[in-house]
Amino acid sequence: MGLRLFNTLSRSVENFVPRDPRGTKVDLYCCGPTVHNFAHIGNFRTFVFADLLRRYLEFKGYEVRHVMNITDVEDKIIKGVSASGAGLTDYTRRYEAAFLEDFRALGGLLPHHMPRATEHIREIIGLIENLLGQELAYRASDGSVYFSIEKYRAAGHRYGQLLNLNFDAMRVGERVSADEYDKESVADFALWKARVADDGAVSWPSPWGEGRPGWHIECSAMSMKWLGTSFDLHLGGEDLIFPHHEDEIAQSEGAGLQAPGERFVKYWLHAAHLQVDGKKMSKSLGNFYTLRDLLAKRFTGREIRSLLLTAHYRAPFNFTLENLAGARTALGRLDECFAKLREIAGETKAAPNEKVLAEFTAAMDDDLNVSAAWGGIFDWVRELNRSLEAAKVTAAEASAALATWQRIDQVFGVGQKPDAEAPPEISALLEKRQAARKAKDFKLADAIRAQLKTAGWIIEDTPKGPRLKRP
RNA sequence: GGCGGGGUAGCCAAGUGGUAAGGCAGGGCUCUGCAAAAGCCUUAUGCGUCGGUUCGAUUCCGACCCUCGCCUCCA
Repeated sequence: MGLRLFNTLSRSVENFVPRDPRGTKVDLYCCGPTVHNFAHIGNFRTFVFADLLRRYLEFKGYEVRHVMNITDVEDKIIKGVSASGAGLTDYTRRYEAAFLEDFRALGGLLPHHMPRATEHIREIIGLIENLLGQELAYRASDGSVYFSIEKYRAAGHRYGQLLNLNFDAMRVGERVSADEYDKESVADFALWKARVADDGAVSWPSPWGEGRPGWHIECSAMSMKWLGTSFDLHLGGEDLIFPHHEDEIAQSEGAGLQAPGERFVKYWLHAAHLQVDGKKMSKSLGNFYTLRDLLAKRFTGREIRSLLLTAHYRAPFNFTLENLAGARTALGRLDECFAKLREIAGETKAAPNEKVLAEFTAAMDDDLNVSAAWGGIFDWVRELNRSLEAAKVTAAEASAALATWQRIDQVFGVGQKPDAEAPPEISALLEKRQAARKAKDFKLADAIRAQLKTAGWIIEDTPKGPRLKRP
């Protein structure tokens, strides 16, 4: 069985068949961050999901082209820029760098291309000109350009591919901002926003006057530039389904650049929101954790990543520090097991355990069922631990298990805990304690253990002698 | 109001028309000078509620309840 994924277009799980006639190349676009602040881990859930899919596709042998845009011009950014007095680029690059640093800490593989909106103004203007030429867009008196949903539909397109839209029942217009009074219809959306005084220096020349791109158009322009006018996978958070992705489809298919019979995107995938105490984690509710908050609480990127990878991407997931601590313990079990196996394996090489990999693949093929995959892994680890306990593991078996984990971790990307080298003074204390134990001076031995614990090291006495661990 | 997800143990979370994976936490035991780690055992007659179909439903159907989200700022 091959990979199956839930496509928002059909609202059902479909067989994944790449557009590539040879079936090897896969193009993946994920709507990236708006760099106006530090991203919170709810934001990162989506990016970790995209990373997981990219890694799994690579695991399956596909050649993946992964593009994630950086939205570096937008209302909140402009507010931030004028508040900070910095230039647009100075302002956004700082948060972009922070984002990439955080993403790396979470074990994310960098996308192959990370186009910035401000560096694609020409492509954006070109696309808007195309839409104006087809009369799917219109100029407002203030110099803004809007997309006309009515004309788009009149041209035979369907608006509402990703969700059922009931135009009569929509509470449309409740939050129409004052600068959009010039729209022909409240449902229309901005392709180009004419410059207003509050924009400060943030504007670009265009055939319609100074201004800046609307939000949706940048993703259409950049995805089509880097992946072509039709591509396989487009990902994002579930809140982007409407209007962002619906509008992307409208612009991109309205522009009519696709080959006959081809769509803009074949598979749309959306990640559910992270929740905190049962509520959506969001900046506006203030109930969010940034990665930095969690690192400050001494959690690690791999622990956070592994927690994000315990739940299916389409299910809401309640984020708690308690569960994060649980993820740490669970990873610790894996670390322990593999550390023991490494001691046994030595330099022996062996091929991975195909049965374990087959089970893993079956779970992941099923719309990235990570929970089932982890279930299989922990069953396997229990078996390994039993064999280890009985001292029945050969070097070849240990090596095979390690090779298996290496393959799996190519997808999960939680890695292995780096071996901590104890500094000389710590080793000296350890030896002192061993001497005390030999002399049956357990009071002194326990005192030294307590001292080491304060210094951040935990002692485990094993038949082979004591081992030092960092908690 | 419209639309779309969810409701499975203390906390997370898979799954199936035939009697509930896995993780964390908790309890017992083994091992240990004591710990730690690891292992074994243990923790849901129950899968939101009520009906229906069926030999049998947590799984299918219907109604309802609760909850989260989207409805033009949003991962």
